[in-house]
Amino acid sequence: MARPTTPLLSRAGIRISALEIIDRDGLDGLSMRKLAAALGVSAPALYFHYPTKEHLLDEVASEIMEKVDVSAFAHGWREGLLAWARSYRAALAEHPNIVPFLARGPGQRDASLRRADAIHGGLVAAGWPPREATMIGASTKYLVLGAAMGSFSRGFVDDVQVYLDRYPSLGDAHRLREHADTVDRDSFEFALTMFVDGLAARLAGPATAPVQDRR
Amino acid sequence: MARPTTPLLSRAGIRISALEIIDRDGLDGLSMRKLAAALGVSAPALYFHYPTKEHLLDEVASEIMEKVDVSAFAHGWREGLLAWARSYRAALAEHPNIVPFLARGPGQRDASLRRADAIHGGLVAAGWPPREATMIGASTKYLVLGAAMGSFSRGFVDDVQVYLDRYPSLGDAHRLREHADTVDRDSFEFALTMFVDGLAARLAGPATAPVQDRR
DNA sequence: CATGCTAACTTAACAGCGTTAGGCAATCCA
DNA sequence: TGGATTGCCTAACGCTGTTAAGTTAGCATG
Repeated sequence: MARPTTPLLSRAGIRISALEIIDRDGLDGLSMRKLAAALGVSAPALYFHYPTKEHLLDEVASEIMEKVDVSAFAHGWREGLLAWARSYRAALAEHPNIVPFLARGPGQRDASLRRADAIHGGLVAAGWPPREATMIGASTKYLVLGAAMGSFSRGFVDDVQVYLDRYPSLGDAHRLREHADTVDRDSFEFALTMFVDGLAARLAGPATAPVQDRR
Repeated sequence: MARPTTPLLSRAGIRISALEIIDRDGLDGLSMRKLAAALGVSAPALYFHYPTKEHLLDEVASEIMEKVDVSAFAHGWREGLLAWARSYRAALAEHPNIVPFLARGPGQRDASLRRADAIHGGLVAAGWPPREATMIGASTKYLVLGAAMGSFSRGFVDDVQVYLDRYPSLGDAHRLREHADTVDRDSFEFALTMFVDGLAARLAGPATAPVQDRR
């Protein structure tokens, strides 16, 4: 039983199984041996299909990022930015455990660059100076990733704790996680709205107004 | 040579050495064996001073977080928020490699809670409804963490790439990292300004105006 | 139809990881 | 002075990602 009649593995199947384990057991819960076992195969067999674990995770992450929508800039920068940010966050919220990996940087350069270009182009076409378009893109990414980290993490409970301290009526301990999720989701939407409002005011005002200086 | 006349290790010394390794070799570059070697000691010796690697990292992270300034709310919510966000980001930018660990959540519950409380209290005292104060705190954290992830990561170069594509005059390849840092720093300041501007407009306007609904 | 090449798996093994067990000498306290 | 505790040591466990070497199924070519 050296080589099976029909291949036991496929790249797609490996990716699916890997993502299942990540969703269930966390990013640290994924090991090549565990993944292989889930596929009914020995660990080194995986290396025939993916050169390293990193490459595998890159492709898993890329698949998730494919759900991000950067097409709405056709209906205006505001719509485009909101749709991008929300679909981005939604994609990460579906698989929060992979966020720490995803936050390390763009996996597939091509797809990532294409998205960044669509965003940048959409903003510039709407009248934003290129330099500010870059900063808007980066800022939005910060918000999405920061919020995704929050929703994934064991932490950020401190905020919720403060919240509960001040509203003891909500203090059902067993609903703390639920409240954390709500706070996270609402806070993201709040931050996004405040940010976009600030942008709109800036675009409406004098184009020369500089961002307040640091320090 | 079983027990030394003078102790070779101290908790503070271990933390310092650990942070040096993290700064130099990254978070994954820190192993208990390497840390022990740097201290001229065998790995298990560390476990006499710290019960686990996680506990050690918690204290290292807490030390970094102590530099965060939440005192400026005495001069107004805007000043307090800006000082908090900037000192927070500065603290993380000084040790970017520890950010992925820090993003997992608050290490020392006490100090973390105290900070969260100062922020929340400062905002409420300035007239923000408690629920919005919570969201402002969370939002700001998202921005800081997102920006810190960017400055730490190998990635986010996609944005810079787009930037460079549109400004070929800046295309000195060897200065790409430098530009990434600049974009990161400027984008953070930009996002913070836009966010605070949006907040100011909201506080000035009708207090009942809801955040635009999701979807 | 036989021969050889490549594909797709196997088991065994390596170096490194966090951590635990057990041993031993120096110091502290009764 | 004697026993407990402290602070180190070496050895080892089970885990990790990955490589090496062996085995056989399928395919392409003479």
